Amino acid sequence: MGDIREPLRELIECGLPQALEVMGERWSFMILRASFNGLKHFEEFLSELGIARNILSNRLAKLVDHGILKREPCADDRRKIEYRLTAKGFDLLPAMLALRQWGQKYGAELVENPVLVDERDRLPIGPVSILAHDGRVLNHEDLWMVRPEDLGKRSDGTIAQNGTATQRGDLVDIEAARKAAAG
Amino acid sequence: MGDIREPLRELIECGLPQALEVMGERWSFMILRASFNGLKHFEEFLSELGIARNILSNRLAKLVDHGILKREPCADDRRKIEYRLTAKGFDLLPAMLALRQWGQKYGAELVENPVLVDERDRLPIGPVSILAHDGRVLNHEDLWMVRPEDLGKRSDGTIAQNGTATQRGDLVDIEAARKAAAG
DNA sequence: GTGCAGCGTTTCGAATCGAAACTGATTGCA
DNA sequence: TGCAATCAGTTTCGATTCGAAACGCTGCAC
Repeated sequence: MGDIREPLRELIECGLPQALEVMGERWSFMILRASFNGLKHFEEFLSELGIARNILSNRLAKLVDHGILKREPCADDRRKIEYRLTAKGFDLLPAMLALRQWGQKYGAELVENPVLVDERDRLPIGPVSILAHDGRVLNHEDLWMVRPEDLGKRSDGTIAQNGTATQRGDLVDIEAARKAAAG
Repeated sequence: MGDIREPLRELIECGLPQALEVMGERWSFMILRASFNGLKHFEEFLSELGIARNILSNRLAKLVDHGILKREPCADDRRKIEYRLTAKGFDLLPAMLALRQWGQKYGAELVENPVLVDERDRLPIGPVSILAHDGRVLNHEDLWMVRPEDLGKRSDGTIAQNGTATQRGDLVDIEAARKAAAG
């Protein structure tokens, strides 16, 4: 992963601790998976997951607190509560799938049923991947860590142009990225 | 996510529980991140992470047990032990980055320093993404769950051809996938 | 009303976590 | 050689968390 080693050695501020605050707890990811599978009610999670009642209650509350699920009383039966994924919750899908694919790759070979497919051709999805800003698939040898002020500075001395278009139609504003990173 | 809801309702066997067995525990991901950053020694992890000594000892042992890190005595100083990522450990990079990017997107805006870039142009990487077998970026509306025997059956009635080439040069063997899934 | 479904809290023993002290091998140095 | 420091743990003990079971409360059905 390049010269990733030397430039740091001090704490890196990154999003991981933030993410783990909720999702690092036992059961959080399993509840999330159940949500992605369409489960919505307390007793459904309870019987599906085999989690203790009090823990489930606690976890659901935390997931709601963190805006990953939203809790709304059921219209037709006011005893029931619906726990639904928010946009923030849906955004955890890549993380969940990456974990799941990893577990599947190295775990005991297990029968996946049902199979997650691309809706267009109904063929199994590929691996969750790290993409460059222009959509190329990167692996860990392609990754590098640089100080924010060195963004875009290539080893050959040339500098990447501002306004680079990405595959997703975004523009990479290098100057903005530098400024943001510079604090 | 399509008709993902109805076909199941029973436990889905997937890789997630396997993955969470190790990586679901507190500190595992933080240790992994430190490993990606090049930390190798017990006392380095200890001072970098602020984890308790006994817990670190326990987590490192588990990560080694599960083949994510390998433990080898240092040649030049036999008091020291080196903990290094294995291939299996490196394969957790997409999961770790996905989590991290999620935390960053929704956490307090924090200064990322250093920044993870594509080595080729030294521009920040894009989001970790779910790809179709042919490399298209998928989001959750594009995902569907089907029974293994329905793999490749499109909603228009046509059937995907066997031997579909993917962007990564793999071939999708639909029949093999069906058989494997059928157990 | 009675009975039951759904969601959550309380209680209590077991497992885990965290801080600090302790061990034991190895190293650098006088 | 003697001695202090370093490194990687282990042990101990109080605090937190987990899990199973029992209990409580509200709303539905009859």
